[in-house]
Amino acid sequence: MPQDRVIGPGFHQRVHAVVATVPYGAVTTYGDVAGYLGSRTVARQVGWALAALQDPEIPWHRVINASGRVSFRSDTPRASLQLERLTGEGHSFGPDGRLHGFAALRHAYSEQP
DNA sequence: CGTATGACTTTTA
DNA sequence: GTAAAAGCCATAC
Repeated sequence: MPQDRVIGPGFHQRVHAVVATVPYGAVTTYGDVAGYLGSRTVARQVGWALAALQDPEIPWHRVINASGRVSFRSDTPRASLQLERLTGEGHSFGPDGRLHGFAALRHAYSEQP
């Protein structure tokens, strides 16, 4: 079972920091976060890290997949929570669950090694 | 140390 | 536009 503590292994904290930098009203993708951390190949690990963190102070709901949709199934409580939070921030979703204006709302990270 | 899993992405059809 | 397969890497056991 996952251990507690916010400051676990390096990867978790890195994801934590990156997601925390996403401003209100903006969104990002796993690939973007992963790319910011170093390689886009770690996109899965980003999601894994968020799932393991479960930190209420982390705006994980602003992180969606490259398709502009929530990665969870439509009947999962997490998906409902994410959609609910995003909607609360003024976002809107299409009939397919796609975020409206996703490309424009996507947060652009700085070129930081 | 090897195997299994996963909140993904990209390419090809 | 969707569907299927391959790739990649961290964590768990």
